[in-house]
Amino acid sequence: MAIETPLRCKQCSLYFESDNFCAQLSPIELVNLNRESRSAKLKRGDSFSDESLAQWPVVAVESGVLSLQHIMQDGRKTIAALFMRGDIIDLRSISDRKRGNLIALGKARVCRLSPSIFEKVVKANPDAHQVIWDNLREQTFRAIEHSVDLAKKQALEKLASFIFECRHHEGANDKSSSIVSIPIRRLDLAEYIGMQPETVSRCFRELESKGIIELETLTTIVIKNIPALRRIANGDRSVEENVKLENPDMKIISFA
Amino acid sequence: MAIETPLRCKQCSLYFESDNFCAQLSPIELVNLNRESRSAKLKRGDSFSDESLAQWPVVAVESGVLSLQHIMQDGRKTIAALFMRGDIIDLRSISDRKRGNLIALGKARVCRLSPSIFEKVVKANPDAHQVIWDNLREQTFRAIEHSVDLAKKQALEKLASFIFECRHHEGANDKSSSIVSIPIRRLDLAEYIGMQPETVSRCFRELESKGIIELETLTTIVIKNIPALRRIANGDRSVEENVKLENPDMKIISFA
DNA sequence: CGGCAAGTTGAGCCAGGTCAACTCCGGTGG
DNA sequence: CCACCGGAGTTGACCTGGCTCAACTTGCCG
Repeated sequence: MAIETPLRCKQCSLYFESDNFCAQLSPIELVNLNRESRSAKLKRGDSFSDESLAQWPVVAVESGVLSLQHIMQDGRKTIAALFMRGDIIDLRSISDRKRGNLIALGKARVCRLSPSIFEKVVKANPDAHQVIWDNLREQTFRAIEHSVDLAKKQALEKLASFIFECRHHEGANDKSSSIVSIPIRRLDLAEYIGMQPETVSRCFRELESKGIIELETLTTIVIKNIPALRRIANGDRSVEENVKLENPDMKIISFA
Repeated sequence: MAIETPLRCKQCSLYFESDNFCAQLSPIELVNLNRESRSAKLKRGDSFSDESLAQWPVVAVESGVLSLQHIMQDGRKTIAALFMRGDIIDLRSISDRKRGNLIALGKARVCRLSPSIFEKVVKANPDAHQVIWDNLREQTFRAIEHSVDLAKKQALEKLASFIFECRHHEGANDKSSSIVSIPIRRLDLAEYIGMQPETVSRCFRELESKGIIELETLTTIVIKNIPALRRIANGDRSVEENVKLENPDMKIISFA
């Protein structure tokens, strides 16, 4: 009798989307990996205990958003990284101090993988190897890209950058879509891009008042002027001046 | 006749330090990898052309400091990441926009590896695989850690953090050493931690005036009070208040 | 030993943080 | 179904840390 793909995997989106890790695996590999793994449903605020991470330091994100949070002595909190569907979070041999806390920012589904079986599968299966290798490099450059945003950009630019980050994540397939959903709360967003929630709110308003975006709901925005938003995100300060120059048309007329 | 390790590799520190990639390889693997690779000496400001990176997207750092720089439309420059001895920079399949420019911050030696041979060796040699996997994860978490510094810390805290980052890099062996050398210019340091060079200078002075560090030369500092510096780096604001409380001793006596 | 880039110092200003008051929304129980 | 409640988000007023600009000093390299 042929070996059957485990039911749990058959229902998991990581198995269906061909560019994800589990989709590369054979039924026998899935059975082995599945036997030693634990999937879990998380709700907002759920975090992984140190013991859990010691035993299952490899976490595959099936849906939802996870975050890596650092808390400073005086209570300032930072969201250092976001993880979404398809990310494989490998926390092996990362010292506790550097690691931070892995916390769900909303309802999420994850699969905690046994490191030894995971390792075995990766070594044996070149396609799977390729996928997680690409994913890890993607995570690295996402973090580096994020550092760029944080280092020198100002508030409006950071927010614009973040909107594109969201857009890239969800609608990688539909490049022309101008509807973007923000998958996290304002509070978390602020902590991720290193600003105050008040400032985030003000910046959304400013983009809206300039006619560049429209706030459909708290979690859904429509980009009305993609190139302008792109220029802001890239730190082209002339955008803001252009708007200033375009608006006073009436005044110029009044001089005539 | 036994296969000889290539002379170039015999002279390379990556081959001698047992925790580095090349040290895991057999002579035959080294010969193969070496044949298709190009080593290079760099001086400050040297950068890799896009064509060079297309052909050799994998760069091993033998000595010196490389940086990944992003330049915004209006000229603001950010150093998004630093790479030092032992780092393997893998830029394969990273889009140009995200990648930034790879630029040396001082004299440096690198080895540009053929991606195909590199891939082959990695797949065949589990020890080598382990080393570069660990290195890539290390890079990821270094970038995440750096994001934490940039997001919410203030100037003094970022500088303190950076000093520990330097200390960690060089003297990983000697934990009690209080002498730290800063391997990059003030200007580059400022761009890395997202501040102005003027502010960097002022923060160095402030740490010095508090007796926490001493500036030996521009590139060498001595930490006089490691715990205090650590607390500042971790964002414990009570440190600064403590100093304020300790200093006015004389005033208290004058009240007696 | 001159020339230039890097680093430092000072003065003034502004983007964004802080604090407080308010509104909005989703969940809960009567 | 509605009243209530608490947390999230928003708005306004104020304030300050760090950016900016300019002048100066230092250190490096020919």
